[in-house]
Amino acid sequence: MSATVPSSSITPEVAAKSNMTVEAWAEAALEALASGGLEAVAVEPLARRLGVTKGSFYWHFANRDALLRAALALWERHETADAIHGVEAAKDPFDRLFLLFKQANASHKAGRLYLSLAAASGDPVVGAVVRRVSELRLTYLHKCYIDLGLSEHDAMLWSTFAYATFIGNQQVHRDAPERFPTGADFREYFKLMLKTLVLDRSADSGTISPRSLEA
Amino acid sequence: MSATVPSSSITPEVAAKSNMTVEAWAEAALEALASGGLEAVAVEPLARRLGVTKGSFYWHFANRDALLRAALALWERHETADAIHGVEAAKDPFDRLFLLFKQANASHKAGRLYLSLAAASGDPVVGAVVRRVSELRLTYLHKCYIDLGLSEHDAMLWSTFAYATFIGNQQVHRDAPERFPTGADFREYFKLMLKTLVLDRSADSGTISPRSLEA
DNA sequence: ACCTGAACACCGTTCAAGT
DNA sequence: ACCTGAACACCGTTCAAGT
Repeated sequence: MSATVPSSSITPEVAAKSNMTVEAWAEAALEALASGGLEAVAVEPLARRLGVTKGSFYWHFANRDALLRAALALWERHETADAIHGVEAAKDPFDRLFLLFKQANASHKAGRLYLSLAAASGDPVVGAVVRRVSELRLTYLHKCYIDLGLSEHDAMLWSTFAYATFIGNQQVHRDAPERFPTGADFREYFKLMLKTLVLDRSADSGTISPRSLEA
Repeated sequence: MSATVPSSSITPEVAAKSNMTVEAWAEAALEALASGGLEAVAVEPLARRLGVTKGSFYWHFANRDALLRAALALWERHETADAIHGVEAAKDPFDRLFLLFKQANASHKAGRLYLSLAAASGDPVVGAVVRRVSELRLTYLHKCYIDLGLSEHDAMLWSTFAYATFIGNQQVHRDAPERFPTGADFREYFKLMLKTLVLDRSADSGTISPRSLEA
């Protein structure tokens, strides 16, 4: 509890005024990123929102880019952790793919953040992180298709197809919200994708029964 | 040829110094948009590049937003024209879908521009245009699936699936370039998508032969 | 009609000075 | 060690003045 308390403070209550930390700035930047995009990661507005001057910022960071880098590191940890979270627990390769599909279509906040960042992948700093996250996800998907019984080559084709569909769904959901299926339509849409991208694949290897379709 | 020549100019050559036009600014803005994203649409840098002062800009436009609006109008015309261009010439519904698929996977520059703009769809001005373009494309795709013989409902499901895949491909191509199939792999990937999203659908209606797969 | 030039506000960055 | 406050550069916007 006393981690950030200045050792020279006389009364304990003064410690409550707690100095800024790199983490606090990074989290604020990530929130700004999610709601307002890259350009919302602005030092002065963030400083105002946090109740300090921008001079304070430059004590913790070299510049705006360093703040971005810290926020991106946070995001990368989230994405790579979430992507594998719980999925590895399932031992059946079909179940793992099913969970990945569910996850990809569930979190619209995470999806928006990804799109915001992917959008700014022209920026070399952002681009590097986005590429790392994308490739990690594709690698994992590829592995799942291999476990399902596909050849290296077929797994490459279908994992790319599936991933493109995931990402595209988030985009369509954002850019044509009127047209994106909801409610019962969405459940049917989800089944259709699952059948096309997973069930009909496991049928190729002839070992998996289509039981999870009703979950 | 004398449209923008000041009537009071004494020597004809002076006209060559040609005043700025709304169109010239809009095209410059669109170029900046394609290469540097939304934030590259900046008045002062554009003015420098065009060899005028920013004061000139504010004669033609109320503000930066108006410039963006003009650039977006240009883009919208391109996208809606290109989307239908040549496709309507084909009378066979399968051929139309085939052409749309080919088109969607061909122009990476157009794809990048779309992603740049879709990225900035948090901005109300950009968002409105992106949504119009997205919904027009989905409406057209939907119509194609109807013509292929699908029910209204099935056409909704499959056109969404297909469009999500289009958009997602562009994103994967940009965000995981190492992983996106090229050459012979890409041709195979393309066939796989075409078979899944179109051929197997027309088989449902039982009227179309899979001849174009070898094109 | 169209453009320049000076002015002001806002944000990024620096740095000397405070505690 | 951490923060403030003033300074400067850059870009958006305005507007009086030029041609």
